[in-house]
Amino acid sequence: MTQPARNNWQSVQEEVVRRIHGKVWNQGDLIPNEADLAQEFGCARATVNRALQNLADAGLLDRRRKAGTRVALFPVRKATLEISLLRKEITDKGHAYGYAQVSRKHAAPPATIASRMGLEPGTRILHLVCVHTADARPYVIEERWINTGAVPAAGTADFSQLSPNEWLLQNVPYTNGEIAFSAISADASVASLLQCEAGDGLFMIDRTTRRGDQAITSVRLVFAPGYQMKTTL
Amino acid sequence: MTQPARNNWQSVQEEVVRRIHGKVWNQGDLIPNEADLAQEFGCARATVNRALQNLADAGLLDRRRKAGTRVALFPVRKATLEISLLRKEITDKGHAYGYAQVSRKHAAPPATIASRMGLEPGTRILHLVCVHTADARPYVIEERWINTGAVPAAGTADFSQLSPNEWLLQNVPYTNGEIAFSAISADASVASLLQCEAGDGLFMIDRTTRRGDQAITSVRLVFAPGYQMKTTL
DNA sequence: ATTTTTTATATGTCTGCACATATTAGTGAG
DNA sequence: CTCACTAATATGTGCAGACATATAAAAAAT
Repeated sequence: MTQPARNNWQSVQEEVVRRIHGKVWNQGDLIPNEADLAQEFGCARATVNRALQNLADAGLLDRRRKAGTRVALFPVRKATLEISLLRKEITDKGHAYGYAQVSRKHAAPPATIASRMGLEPGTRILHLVCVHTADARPYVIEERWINTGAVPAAGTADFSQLSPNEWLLQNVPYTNGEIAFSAISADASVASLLQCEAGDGLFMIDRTTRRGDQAITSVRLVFAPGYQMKTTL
Repeated sequence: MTQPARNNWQSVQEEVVRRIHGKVWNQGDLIPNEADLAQEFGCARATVNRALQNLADAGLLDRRRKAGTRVALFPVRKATLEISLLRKEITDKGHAYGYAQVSRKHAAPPATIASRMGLEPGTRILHLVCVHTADARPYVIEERWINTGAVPAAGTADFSQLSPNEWLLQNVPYTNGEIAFSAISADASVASLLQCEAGDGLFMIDRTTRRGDQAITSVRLVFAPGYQMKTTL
């Protein structure tokens, strides 16, 4: 049986996946090295490298220099979520976007937030609460702390028209951060802002962004009931 | 001013990011083509290509053949979540893993699930409810429908010891699917299984997986209160 | 003026080669 | 036997060149 030439990285990848699914290579098994596979498939080693690297990224393979490539013991799948501008997310869904600032003050954040942002306890920074609406219905509450030590301009910026979400993206690009997804039960104040019932289960995102090791902002987004964040696998 | 040589793709990427953040190239701007950048940076075009492709993947650039590369209008950040085996997730956190099957029957799924799985209305398939525990405390409820038309072996498999989550991963690799994250309020039956209060806000994952265009399974995971799914940006 | 065809161009990717680098396995000194 | 050093090896990545492919823009045909 002669192999059809697999001379592009996608077909190499397909064949490798086929062999893993077909248990030709079992989980934990060492697979042939790049040079051998390249010869078998009739392509350059770089092509095999790209295919295998892609599969390692996807979590199906584990690779280590000198040790070789093996089929992952736990095939971890990765879902990528797009974190976009709220305005864009709402208009992309075909709804009319609206925005309102609820409160703005300078205050010391709670200890958990202060430590997450690497601030001295008691440091007073900017605190904002706003609501984004879709077709005039509340869509999400944005509760945000901005490190005015790192971003002095935010202290004087006007967030009554432009959301801090958008202002920060335009003015203070971040380099890294953390994000956490969870759920809470609506309390009275949240319920009144989102026009829902107290006790409703709400989807929530906590996000802290940094520029290097300096925290820029920490935000909690609490979404209206029924909100779903979807993606493909 | 002579440029230091940027002869690897990471440093090319860094420089490009620096120029975007520094507004040397503004959002929506067309940036120089790969050949020109390669000459400027003193490296091969393939190196620039890899850097730019990586940034396009990350959502910072938009690239189109012939049209060229431009700075994305909305710099969409992407968070990647690792979807791992529940057992692994729990033991990795240092807890003792436990598993119990709550119910098992054949039934016709609700219309939303049936259509999501592409089943004829009224088709009876396998339905399972199980609980995964961490240190003997309920961690998550797994409510699963398995398409026994596509996976006959599941109809006779024993899920009293091995969770369907794990059985499927070992026996029926999937190729694609959808996943949705949301929140619900605990009702009485969920509260009793998770040993929490009715009305608690709970984090929830709905996932449907396929092999080609044939649905294999659809699962709803309802997590105990306080559960967070974290990742970096 | 509108549609179709052609052409030019930027990205996409393959090849063959080279060298870098991490890491394992073997070697040898103590 | 143990530990430090060395060599071997698989992956990681760079380069120059070539061709493939999508598509925007220009040219030609209607």
